[in-house]
Amino acid sequence: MARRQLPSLNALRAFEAFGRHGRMTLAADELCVTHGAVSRQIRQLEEHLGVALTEGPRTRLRMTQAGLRLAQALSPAFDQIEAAVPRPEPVGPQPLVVSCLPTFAMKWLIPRLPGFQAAHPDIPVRVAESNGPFDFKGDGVDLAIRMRSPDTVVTYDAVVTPFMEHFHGPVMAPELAKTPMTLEQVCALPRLLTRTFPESWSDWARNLEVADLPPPVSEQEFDHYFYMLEAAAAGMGVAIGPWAFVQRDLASGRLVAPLGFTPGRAKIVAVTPPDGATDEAVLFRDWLLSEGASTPHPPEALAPHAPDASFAPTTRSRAHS
Amino acid sequence: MARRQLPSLNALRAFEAFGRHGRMTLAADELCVTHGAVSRQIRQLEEHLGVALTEGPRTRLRMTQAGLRLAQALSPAFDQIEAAVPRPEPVGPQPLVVSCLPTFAMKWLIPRLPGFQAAHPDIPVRVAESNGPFDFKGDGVDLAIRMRSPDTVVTYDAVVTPFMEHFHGPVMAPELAKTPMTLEQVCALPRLLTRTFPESWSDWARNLEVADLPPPVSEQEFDHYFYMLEAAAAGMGVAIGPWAFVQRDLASGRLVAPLGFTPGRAKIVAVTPPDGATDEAVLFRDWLLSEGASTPHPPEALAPHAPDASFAPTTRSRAHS
DNA sequence: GGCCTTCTGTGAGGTTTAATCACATGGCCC
DNA sequence: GGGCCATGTGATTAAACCTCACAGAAGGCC
Repeated sequence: MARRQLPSLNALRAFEAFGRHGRMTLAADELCVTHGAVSRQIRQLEEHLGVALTEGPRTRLRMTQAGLRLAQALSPAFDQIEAAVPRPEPVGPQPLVVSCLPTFAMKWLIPRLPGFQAAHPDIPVRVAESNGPFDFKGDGVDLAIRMRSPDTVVTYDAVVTPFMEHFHGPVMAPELAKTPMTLEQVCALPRLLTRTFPESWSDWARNLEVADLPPPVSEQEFDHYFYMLEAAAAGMGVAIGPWAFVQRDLASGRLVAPLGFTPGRAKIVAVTPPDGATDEAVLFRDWLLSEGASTPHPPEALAPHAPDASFAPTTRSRAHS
Repeated sequence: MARRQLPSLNALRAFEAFGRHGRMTLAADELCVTHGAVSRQIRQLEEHLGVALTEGPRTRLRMTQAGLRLAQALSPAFDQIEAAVPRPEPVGPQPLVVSCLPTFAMKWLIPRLPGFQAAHPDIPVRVAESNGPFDFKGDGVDLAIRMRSPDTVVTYDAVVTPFMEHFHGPVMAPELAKTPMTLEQVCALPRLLTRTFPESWSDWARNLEVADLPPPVSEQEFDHYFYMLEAAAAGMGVAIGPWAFVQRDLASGRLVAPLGFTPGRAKIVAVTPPDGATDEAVLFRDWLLSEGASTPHPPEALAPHAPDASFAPTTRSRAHS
């Protein structure tokens, strides 16, 4: 009597990685296999289920709605498995633990990490992906990277160091866009949100001349930035995409940004413990500052809008407890 | 850059099945493979992790604490995956959907299901395992099986049909038991609970002469009956085990019940919608009633309650060891 | 004690599954 | 239209996995 009748778990894992990355090549990279292997796995999975999970031309593949739904459900399940597996005690120096938003890790941090490791080969780094709160002591986090808008209510005591501005703007599938496109036309489309940063639309609207955005025709919320962006690529609506996250999709044409990008009021910040960071964490924070400064800006952002940017180095924020 | 570095997912699945069943043979059965395959997978997993997941002689294998922790974390993850996978539209008659506690399904319902299907070959049955609330309309549940104690507060409108008494009593690993064993000695051991039926201890105590149990030295709560029972088998404490669930473990000697079993105040009930059950659900309920009536009772329960009677797998207990 | 039952461990061998490599295909962009 | 980029695919190779059959170990039974 078979209680569980599941498709190949490896195929599901391959599809989940594809879902996060949006491209088979990147998923293959993550899984340390060739793109062909991922292609076969996903194909086999679709056949097994009898459901199309991907669609579109193969140079610009997108997930179907069924695929997006599946991938979104698989991600936390695999996260849970990963967290459950006991890891062998690490030998050698204790790694520097950096807590980070999953999408920021995938699209910004991990690609740059080799640079840090080249500069500091003696400091191993472990990236712990997490959306939620972190605990310096309990989880052993040495430094956390988060988005923080100026009006975020601070509920913890910590040293907060903004290290990068971010630029964001409405992004969507090319099919939905017009050229040129007005603000009204953008607002007439369904809006996509992330649970981790739901204020993105209002944050973005603050930089516009208009006072308030019209209410959206519809809204859909996602657990992760990357799934929101995949939904946008699939033509499900418009998302406010941080430029750093969508840069590659813009270059390849999977997404377009007809209104360009403006500086977000939120900053990307490094958070270290109130009672002093470790030496390694300080080095890492310094590296983040220099990487943040050298991350290129989107072309549009250089032009008209003048940010009232107060880009202070390090401020100390305290809170009543 | 490998983001996820996991052991073989198939090995994890095999171990999870072993965790639920407590025996490799049964896990192999569920996975439709031979016991040798499961044995290899688990061995390979232990080697990969460098952690012992099982211990004890091979005729009486138990999980280690690390194994129990892992299995408990894996089960919901695989449940989530299973729920996420889109199932092909069933062709033919719509199956009768029976919502059921996972352990009850594993240990009682599924082994008897072939009997129902032999009697009604035209009624396909799908068992949906769930601890929580169910929704006749939303989840398409036709009939639910639950435990219900007389003082359960009824928060829904439904037809409730008790179809089986249950007998329960403290069970533990043979190493913890004494022969004979007093109530005091049992109460001096750590107590194990299930989240789904935390009142089991007080429910059981109601049948005793004594008014109240002494407070436990320690308590540990589990999400599922089967993990609680595995913890009991591993010697972690004493659980109140429904006789139907532990029958096989008693026979094989993995567990012993030194105080025997008494009728539980809670009954096992079938729940059908308030506005009339389907014909198939009525047939199924009738079948449950007859199966419930013919399910044998534990030997001691037939006799007038004798609290210091000892129940061992066979008539004799271990006199000399 | 000696026999029997039950369950897991394992060697050898076969089958299925999945990966690689190299190349084909099809959009898109300039 | 040619170059570029990502995916699809055929053939081959490699690995993973399963089965079968038997061995070993523990405990019950008489």
